[in-house]
Amino acid sequence: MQIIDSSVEIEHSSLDAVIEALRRRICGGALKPGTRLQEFALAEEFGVSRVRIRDALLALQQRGLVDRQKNRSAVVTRLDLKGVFEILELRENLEGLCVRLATENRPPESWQYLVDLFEGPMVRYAEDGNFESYLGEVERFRSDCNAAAANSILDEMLGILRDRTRNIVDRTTMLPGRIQQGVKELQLVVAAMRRGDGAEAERLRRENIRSQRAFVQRYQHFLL
Amino acid sequence: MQIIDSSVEIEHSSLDAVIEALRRRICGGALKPGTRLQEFALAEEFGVSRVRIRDALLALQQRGLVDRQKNRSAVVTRLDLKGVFEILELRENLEGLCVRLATENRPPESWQYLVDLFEGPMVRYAEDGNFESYLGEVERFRSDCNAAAANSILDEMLGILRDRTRNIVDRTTMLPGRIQQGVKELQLVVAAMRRGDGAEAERLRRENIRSQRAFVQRYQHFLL
DNA sequence: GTTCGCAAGCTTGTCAACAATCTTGTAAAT
DNA sequence: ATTTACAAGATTGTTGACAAGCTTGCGAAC
Repeated sequence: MQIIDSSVEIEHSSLDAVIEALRRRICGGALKPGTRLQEFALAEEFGVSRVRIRDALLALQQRGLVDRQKNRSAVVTRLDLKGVFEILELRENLEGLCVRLATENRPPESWQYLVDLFEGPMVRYAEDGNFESYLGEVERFRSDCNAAAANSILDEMLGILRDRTRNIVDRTTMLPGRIQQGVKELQLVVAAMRRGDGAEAERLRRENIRSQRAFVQRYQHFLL
Repeated sequence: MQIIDSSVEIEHSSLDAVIEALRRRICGGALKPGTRLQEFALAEEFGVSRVRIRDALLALQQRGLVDRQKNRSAVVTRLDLKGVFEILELRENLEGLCVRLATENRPPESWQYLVDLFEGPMVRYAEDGNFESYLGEVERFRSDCNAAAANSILDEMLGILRDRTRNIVDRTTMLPGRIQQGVKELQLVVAAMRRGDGAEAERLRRENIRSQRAFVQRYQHFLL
């Protein structure tokens, strides 16, 4: 499945555009872990010089999305279970922090739309198995929380962490029972936000991530 | 003050070495915020080609240590108070997580050396105003905790966060009363670790970071 | 005295060719 | 049949030169 729109790939300021295009392909699953990324081929495809591709690969390496060794093609990073768990352990903390800050920074009424979303449309998405819409709305929820939390470094860090595990974590949605449980857990989170109870929202969001981790552990052979 | 040893700067595998050398200069305070980093000058100084320097600057940009704009020299990132607070907010969470994981992963007896360190030598360093030794030992404390926590991503993230504020945070040590209070707070943290009480160690470590933040706020005009 | 415009020089951005290294395929030896 | 050695091809690493874009300083106009 491809959550991220990859129709528009290249624009004007080319380095950032190349980085973004490759990032989307990797996170969206179009490029699977272990895939070799050859500079010349990518340069031709994107219509840019090899230097751009090299710079982009260096940037992606810094973000942990590709591995590079001297004189060898860059490859899409392959995560093992321990790596995924390490990242989820951090995400548990930081996503929790994020919803708490968001709750504290905005009046409770401003979260009503999330309550409506998770009580109405999201339930239907879960019933119908409409994974794409579900994931899209979850993404909006996260993005709105990040904005409300008003901590740009936190935003950046969460972005890096989610990118690294996007492949795997998005696919947990399709596991039996996961989407229903996810909706239920997030309903509790947004309810706490709507009450203005930041501490409780944090606790519930952390529980939500732990629940995700349990699914990853249980279905690791399918996911990795 | 220069905490980090910068005597050995360049070795064989040059890109990483250049990145590391520049990182040390920036974090150690040798290059102050706002300083222009000109590619050709750095290339000559390090005896490498300009491409290396460009790659290194790109990597440092990804880590948030330098800002770059098209056709303009890279400059060492200048942090404002809000930026420092955002980073300290994350560090509060992650350093707390780090000591909790460390405590949970090792038998309590293994932390005895830290109790001894903070009850003995560190008290003397505080009394004598021996900032370098104090900061060096704190660094060892953090490094040992990271190793015991056994989460490489956490280690990496904390590294990035600390790098960005190293200049400023290290200098808080010299503020009146800060070093004594720091020793006192960390004594409580390591005592909790020695008791095997991870949750309490986490709480105390977070309190320690919050205390640091209070000093930054109070002396912001001196520090920024 | 101040401001604006212009030109020279400096700095970064880009490219193409070449060198160093790895990979793959073939063939010979065991 | 398997393994090893070697050569040809493919891929990444490096360099130097050139183009594009800022910066600075000078001088003229007001």
